[in-house]
Amino acid sequence: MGRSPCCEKQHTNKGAWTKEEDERLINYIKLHGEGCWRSLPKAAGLLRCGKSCRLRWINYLRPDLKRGNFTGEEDELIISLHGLLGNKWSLIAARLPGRTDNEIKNYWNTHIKRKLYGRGIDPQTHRPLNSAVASTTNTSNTTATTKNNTSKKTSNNTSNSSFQILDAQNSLAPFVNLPEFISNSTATKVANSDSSNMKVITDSSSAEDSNSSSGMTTEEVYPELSLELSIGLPVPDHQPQVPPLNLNDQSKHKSLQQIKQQQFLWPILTATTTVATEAVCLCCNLGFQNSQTCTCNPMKTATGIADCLYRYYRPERDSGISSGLTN
DNA sequence: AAGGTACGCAACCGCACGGTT
DNA sequence: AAACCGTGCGGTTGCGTACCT
Repeated sequence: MGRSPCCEKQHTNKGAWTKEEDERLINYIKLHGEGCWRSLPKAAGLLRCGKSCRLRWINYLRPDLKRGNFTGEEDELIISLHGLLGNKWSLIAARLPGRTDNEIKNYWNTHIKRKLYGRGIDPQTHRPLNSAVASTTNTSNTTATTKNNTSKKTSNNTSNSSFQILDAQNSLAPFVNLPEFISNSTATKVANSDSSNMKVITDSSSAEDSNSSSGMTTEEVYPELSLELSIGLPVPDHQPQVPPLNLNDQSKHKSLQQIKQQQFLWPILTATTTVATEAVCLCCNLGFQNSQTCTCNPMKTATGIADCLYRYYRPERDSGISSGLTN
């Protein structure tokens, strides 16, 4: 048995919103607040479905939205967060005040993808387009897209983008593997003892699969590897406190999974968004400082995160955590 | 000037998830 | 346990417009 439709479609308007509809929606939410989207249209006198009202409010009418072009800083932040999170637009948007997931998603598809291609970086994998590693480990997920086929009618199949350990010199991606509850697919870390040759095998075409016929697991094939999926970040004395896991805080319909994600991601996201007064290179802290992987040179880029993921922390700001993650 | 094409963005759709009945 | 509800998310589409020939 399927779900009942969210509204009676034959009685609802579709398409662009009129000024009058906008005003009705704004006035209603001003008076009654957000929520109960299903009943809102009727109560507000709108011939729209609740989802449409919610989307219009969140993406366009909300007063706290930032208008105008994305700044270069925002660009770099989006790129680095995408490297961490993949197409988790809502999580990315949570780190960019005033920006919506839809806006960021559109901006990614129309601007940043092109920008990364211009840098010779595959926007899906954050790897160099002509990377030999990419060609040997994962070609299925790398869609060579040109300006002519960037966004429209292109199924980019990115929801399964994996988190990878990459060569820091050639990538914007971080040195972390996120657990499976964040990515829909597993990222099997394949790093040998010489971290300069760190590789990662991703997706279903990974070593796990290629070895499955022989009945061997990746651990058996690469016994020297640690398959621990998460890497604990170095903890400075003034480590910002992870916002408490408040299981009662589901008033905004935040799922337990989302809260768990936020808990896990907190140090990582903090690392990518705080302005540096102190920089700790993750490579160094992970013991890679003597390898080519570590290109440690804090502040070498505008954001300090383009060449290597540094853990930036600003005590005066981060000691009293207040973030979109905690809303 | 006109027609075709590409682009950008707002909006829609289907699905997943957690909660409730 | 199953059905249903409410909401949020990511992918996709449609349309207005800028650009090109």
